[in-house]
Parts: sequence; structure tokens; C-alpha cells
Amino acid sequence: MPKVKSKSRPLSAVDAVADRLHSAAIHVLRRVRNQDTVTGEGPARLSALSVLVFGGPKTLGELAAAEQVKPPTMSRIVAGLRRSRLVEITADAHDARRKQTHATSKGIALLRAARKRRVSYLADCLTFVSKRELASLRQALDLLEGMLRDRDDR
Amino acid sequence: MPKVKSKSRPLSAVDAVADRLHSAAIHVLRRVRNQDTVTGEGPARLSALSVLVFGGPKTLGELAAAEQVKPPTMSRIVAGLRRSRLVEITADAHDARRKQTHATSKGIALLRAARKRRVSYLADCLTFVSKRELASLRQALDLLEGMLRDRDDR
DNA sequence: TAAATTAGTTAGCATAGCTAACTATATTCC
DNA sequence: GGAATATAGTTAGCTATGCTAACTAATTTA
Repeated sequence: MPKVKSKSRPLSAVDAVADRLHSAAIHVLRRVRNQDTVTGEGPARLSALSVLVFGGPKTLGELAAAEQVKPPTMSRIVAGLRRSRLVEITADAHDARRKQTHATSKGIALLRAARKRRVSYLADCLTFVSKRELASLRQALDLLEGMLRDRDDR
Repeated sequence: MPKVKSKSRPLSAVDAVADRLHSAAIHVLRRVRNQDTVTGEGPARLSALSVLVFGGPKTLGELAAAEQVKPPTMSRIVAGLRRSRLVEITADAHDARRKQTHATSKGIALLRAARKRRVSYLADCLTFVSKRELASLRQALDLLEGMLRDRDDR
């Protein structure tokens, strides 16, 4: 959670970047979202499935935390994924309350295809970007990823 | 719509950046989203209101196009904003089918406050970022904004 | 002026978020 | 050991947001 209010640098400059960052994030996702509709699964399900595919099996609570939603919400998301045979649920060996959720091969395949479409779309958008610009984008992403890692609140 | 498939640069490098860009956009928005809950209005309403505040009055169709949703969806969003007295609807002078939607002063105030919260949150996250890093982020945003402008399909 | 198009709404469906209240299992504490 | 408490997940029910299909009303076109 952000606690520090400002520092030496003029705040307005940071504000402007923050504002543009927010706007750019919205617009990037809007474009990409359209590429996902063909999967037949909604964004919350695809996102949860992605956590399972790239992070391995998780309990419902872990998934909810990873996706920053409440348990009842994740319960329904997982139920939907299960109906579509994209995940399977198994009992936890050490705690009968917990349920391990893991992606099926169908789930893995679907996610990989979806990811490929998304990435292809953005990659196409980046086709005419110069090497130097691409490098600066990469640098900015390093920065953002670090920032998001440091501030993993909420 | 992306039509060109690739070019000279090795595709995997672009793919990796595209993938990271997608992921970063998701995570930035997830953080920021929480800051908006105190307004009592959902994301779709705030986003539509933002279009009205910063872009001036719009017809329902224009708003739907700007927000990339279908008219019935925007119809309901506008109805919600109206119930909360954040927008007002007036008849179009030239076409009786059209309805002009414009933000009220209450709507403008609410949006400004929400925007301030969002930007403050992100700005706080960026507080410990160096001048050089901030410059590279700014550069990357220039690039992204250009890319999004060029590809204003869908 | 009749037909076609366009703007917006209404109805009805699905997903996705929440809280409150519940069940079932684990843990803690006397 | 057993009662109280805490934790994991589900169920029920609300709101918001997306869609398509079908409708009304107004405008344009033929």
C-alpha cells in the first residue's frame, strides 16, 4: 500500500506519467480483449487458468489471492472452468478442507492458443517499431514489473 | 486490424515484449481498480464518464463506439450515470432520434476526484523510480500511444 | 409516399464482482 | 479429550457489465 506521499521531484511530472500509464494500460487491454472472445471463455476464467498453467496447481484460496478476488468469486470461476473440462479438482492430501485445482491438457492447449493470439496481435502492432524503441519499451517493462513486485499489496 | 504477419526482426523477441506488455497492463489496472471502488460507481460508468468529461457531450452511439461496447450496453451505463445525477440527457437539435449526453458538475467533480486517487496511487508507486527510469517510461508511453493511435481498429 | 436505414430501448441471457450465512475440517486451549 | 475458535470452501442473492434479438421512432432514399 502506498504510504509515502511524495519526494523531491516535482509531483506533477510523475502524475502525468502515472496518468498516461493508466490510460495506456486500459487501451492496450481493450485491444487484446477482442482476441480472446473466440475461446468461448471469459477474461476471469482465462486469467485464472493462466495462473494454473504457468504457476502449477493451486488451492481455491491461493487462486483467489493470486487473482485478487474473494473466495466465492473464485469458486464460481473454477466451477465454470471445470464444466468446460479445462481444470480438474483433487483432494488435498494434508487438509481435507482444501481442494487442489490443476489445469487439464485441454486447458493448457486452450490457454496456449489464446496467449498466442493475444501476443500475435500485439506483436503485429509492434512490427513497425524500431529496435531502439523496442529496447526502451523493454526497459520500461523491467521498471514496471519491479514496481508491481515491490508493491504486491491488494 | 493487424494484417502484416512479421518482418525482418526475429519474431520471438517481439513476442516476448508483447507478452510482458499484456501482463503489465493487466497488473497495473488491477492495482488501480481498487482505488475506484470508493466512488460507488463501476469501472464502465467511470470510463464512460471520463469520455464525457474530457471529450465533451456525446450521443449514445458515439459513446458506445468510444468505449467499444454495443449500444444496449451503453444505454444501461448512461441510465446508471443519470440515476446518480452524474450526467444529463438532452435532445439533439437536428435529429430527434439522437440524445446528447453530457456530464453534470457533480459528474465532473466525481471523476476528477477518482482520477486524482488513481494517479496518486500510481505516482506513489513511481516515487522511488529514478529520473532516468522515468524518462524511459515516458519514452515507452510515447511509443505505445502512437501505436494505439495508428491501430485504432475495433 | 413507401421502403430502407439509423438511433436508441427493452427483454432476456451469461459472466463476474461482492457480502452474508452456511458446512465441514483443523487447531487451540482448558 | 472435548469445547471453543479459526480456516477453507460453498451457496444464495444482490449489482454491474457484456451480449443478441426484437422492438419503436425518426430519418433518408428510392
